[in-house]
Amino acid sequence: MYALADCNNFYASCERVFEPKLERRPVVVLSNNDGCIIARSQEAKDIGFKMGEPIFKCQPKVHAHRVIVRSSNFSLYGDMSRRVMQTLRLFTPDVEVYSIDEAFLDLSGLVGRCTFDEMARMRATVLRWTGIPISIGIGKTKTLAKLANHYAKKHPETGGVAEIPDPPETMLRKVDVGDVWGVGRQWSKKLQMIGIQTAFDLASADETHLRKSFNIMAMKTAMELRGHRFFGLEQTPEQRKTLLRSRSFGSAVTTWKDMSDAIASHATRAAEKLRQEELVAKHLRVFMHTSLFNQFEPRYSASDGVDLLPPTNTTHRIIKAALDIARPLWKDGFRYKRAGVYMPDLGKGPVQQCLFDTETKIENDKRMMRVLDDINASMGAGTLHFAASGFSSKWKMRQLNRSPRYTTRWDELPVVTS
DNA sequence: TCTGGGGTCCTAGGACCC
DNA sequence: TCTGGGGTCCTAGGACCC
Repeated sequence: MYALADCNNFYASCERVFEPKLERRPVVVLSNNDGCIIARSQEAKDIGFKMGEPIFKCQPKVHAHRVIVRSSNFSLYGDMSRRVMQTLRLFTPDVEVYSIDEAFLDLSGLVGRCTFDEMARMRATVLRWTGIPISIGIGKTKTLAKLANHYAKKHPETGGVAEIPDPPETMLRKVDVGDVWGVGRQWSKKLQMIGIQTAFDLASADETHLRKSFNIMAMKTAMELRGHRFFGLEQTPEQRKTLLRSRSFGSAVTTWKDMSDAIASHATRAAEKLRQEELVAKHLRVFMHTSLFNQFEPRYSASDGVDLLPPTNTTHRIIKAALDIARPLWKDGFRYKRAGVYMPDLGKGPVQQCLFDTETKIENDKRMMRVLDDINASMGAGTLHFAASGFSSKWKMRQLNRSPRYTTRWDELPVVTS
């Protein structure tokens, strides 16, 4: 059996742990730049706030219901996630961390014990130790565990833990096909047109037809609903294949200086990530564009790329390549809203060297990056940085309502007053 | 005034090989 | 009149996930 443990309204729950007065109040958490709603407490969902809704469009609702609005605080959420995952691992070592707020568990190690009771105990432990409420779904396949989890969330009478019954028909009939893991908006529409409304319908559908009309994934999803296992537990993360670093600007960028600062910063962060994962980039793309939404301003979007020869993770090489790409893309007179760097082709291990790079030069680069990373690790990110990324924060994120980073900064620890 | 930031996989079509 | 039968690799676009 598999279990899926999923934190309820995770970001909103994290905010509540350290600010109990938010209990029973509607809470929404915003995306970077305080743009869209990316998490909602149950109360906020009940009022009708939608996932992904731009906050400026629902200000009246915010005021009317005295909604608590928070900027995102990923330092806090990341650390709380680590604590939840650690707690799960006490119950079985076979844990796949699937996202910041979800984990799959392989329960085959629990032989002899009642899986349902054990999962109920796990849920209570996570709540007591971290303050985060979770829901747990149990099923023979990952897709079924996901479905049971969805059911547990929708039906409070389950107490937050649900298991696929045997036979599964009753539960599968109660779940819309669009709520099945792997079925998104487009497929959901298409499936309903051919009469497939519920998870049960999908499980009963003809697999060769699904294969033909959709693709192999749709077929596997249907088979998983029937109890055929296609997706296993993946505990060692696969080597990443692409890397993207980008941000919308806090306020529109109108000068090349601000743009080049931003692109150099993204290049720096991408290079750091590469070194962390011992990867090198073979190709680098840079893009920039104006607002996708504003109808009344001139629009512009541009991108270009180069092969990196030799493939590299050295910050100054990547900054230089990125700025060389970006300079010809830049056009005066636009209000830029976003820029970033993209590395679509990553590699590991020995790389083809360039004929004209000497061994010493490469060794020197490596040593320099090691010193840079060591200093930034011990004294704080960004302590040492390249001048190309500048000193202004004009283009940086807007975050007006971020809570303290309670668990990761000595100077932001929670304070208890009587 | 104001709309996030990442990832994965699959398929079709074109370019190329013999 | 009339033009084979295999392959591979790459890319773009579209679906999906959080």
